[in-house]
Amino acid sequence: MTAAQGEGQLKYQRIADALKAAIASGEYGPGDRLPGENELMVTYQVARMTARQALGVLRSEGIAEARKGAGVFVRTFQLRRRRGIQRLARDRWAAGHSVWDADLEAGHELVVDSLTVREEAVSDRHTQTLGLSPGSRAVVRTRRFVVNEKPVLLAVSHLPASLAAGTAIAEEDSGPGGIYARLAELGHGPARFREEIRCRMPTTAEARQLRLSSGTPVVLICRTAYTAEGRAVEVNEMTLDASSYILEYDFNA
Amino acid sequence: MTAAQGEGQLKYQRIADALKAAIASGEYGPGDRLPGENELMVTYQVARMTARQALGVLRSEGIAEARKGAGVFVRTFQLRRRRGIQRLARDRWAAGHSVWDADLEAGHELVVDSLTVREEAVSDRHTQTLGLSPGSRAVVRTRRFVVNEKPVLLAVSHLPASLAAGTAIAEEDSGPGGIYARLAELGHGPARFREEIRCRMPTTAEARQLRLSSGTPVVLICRTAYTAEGRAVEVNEMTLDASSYILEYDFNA
DNA sequence: CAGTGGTCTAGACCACAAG
DNA sequence: TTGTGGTCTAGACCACTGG
Repeated sequence: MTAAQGEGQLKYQRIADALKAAIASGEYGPGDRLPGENELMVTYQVARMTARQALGVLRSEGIAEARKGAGVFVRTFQLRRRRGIQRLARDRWAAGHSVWDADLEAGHELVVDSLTVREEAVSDRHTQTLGLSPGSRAVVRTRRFVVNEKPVLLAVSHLPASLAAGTAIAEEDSGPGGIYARLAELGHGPARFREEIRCRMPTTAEARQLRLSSGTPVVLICRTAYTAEGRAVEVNEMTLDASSYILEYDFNA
Repeated sequence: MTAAQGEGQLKYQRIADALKAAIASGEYGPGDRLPGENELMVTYQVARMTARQALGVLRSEGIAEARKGAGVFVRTFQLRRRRGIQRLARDRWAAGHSVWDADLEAGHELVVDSLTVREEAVSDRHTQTLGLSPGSRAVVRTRRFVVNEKPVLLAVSHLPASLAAGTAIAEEDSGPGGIYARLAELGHGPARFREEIRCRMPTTAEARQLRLSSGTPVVLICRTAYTAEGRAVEVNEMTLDASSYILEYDFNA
């Protein structure tokens, strides 16, 4: 016998299933160390690459994560709730609260880790949504948010330079209530939002920036802010660690 | 030399990057066949497992998909837009329209593939959200939706048996406007909804039911319907092929 | 230091798909 | 029938982690 298990069960799949069952039964809890490659080789009498492939199943399903030199561990999840609609209520930012305060949770504060503001030519993808002419410029605010040192979210916000350049929006500290409060002061306060949500596996760059362990997808939220007149004044593209977030939308029938 | 690339670049990573670059440059378009394991072995002078690992990177990122006996191909995506809020407007189901009609797109119709209705003891997870006492029963409607033969969505809906048993809700065909119209006729029409969205890699069962290629996450939407009095009358748990969907939420500031 | 996972090689047989 | 990817073996050196 080499391949072809006859039993209709692949070796690595059998091992993976056994490990999953042991986790489901509580034999291994979050953070616990699983049997390593060497141990699986002995107990199941398989080659290294087979034991490895079994553990690979758990990793690619996001159930386990490997730490080099240490072992393979059951992953721990700490979900963060993001209230999609309440967080953007006019009352909030008009009163000087940050939109991000809605994500506050005791002991797990959301903190800006890095922030850059620059002005650049608007990308093709945004010219249409922002209703700009090609070649015009945009103010771009890039931020990374961390919780307990762990990065969980990247946000890149685009605004027409014709609106934002020279205002507090183009400053690192955009002031109380953030850019929405500033836009309102300029007579372009957002009245309506659209959030588009997609989900996929991360690029290697995203995995690095968010320090994602393999088997963790990213959630992409693209939010467009519109004035009451229907003009798009901001496009905010966010990239979230999917294992850190649960998104919530409340609305009426 | 065996491992340890000196160059700071792993072999498989170098190959994977080259393939990604070729795809990004348009050299390989959606549906095109990529160089296979054998070809990579020759052009990069590596062992089979190394070429394989390189292709594994693209697969796990959802960029490519392998077809046994045929080759490795650049994946094609066909996104479907799901309007989270408009689809549930009372006007719609009160007028006899199905909630799912909102997902209509020319030539890519959403069709129910399989449907079962059963009554069972309510699961622990739902007793609280539905405000039921432990041990009480629920009507459970399970459906699978396909687009052009391809399954894209699983939906499992739970309703208190005390409300739904013996009504059209417990029938396979719940009638015009669906279960929300029926609930309204019973004096428990939904007035408010909450959708919770999570994203993760699929279980093997989910991957099989949705025929997911590896590197494709699933989106979990858990929708709870509340009456005007605040009573939860339905919990609907949906599992979506993430590569088939873009979720949209429109709302006011 | 011993043990871990990460990478790599050089073979092998199999099931499947396409020409 | 030929070539493909899927699985498997039995070795190897490396970087990293932990005690």
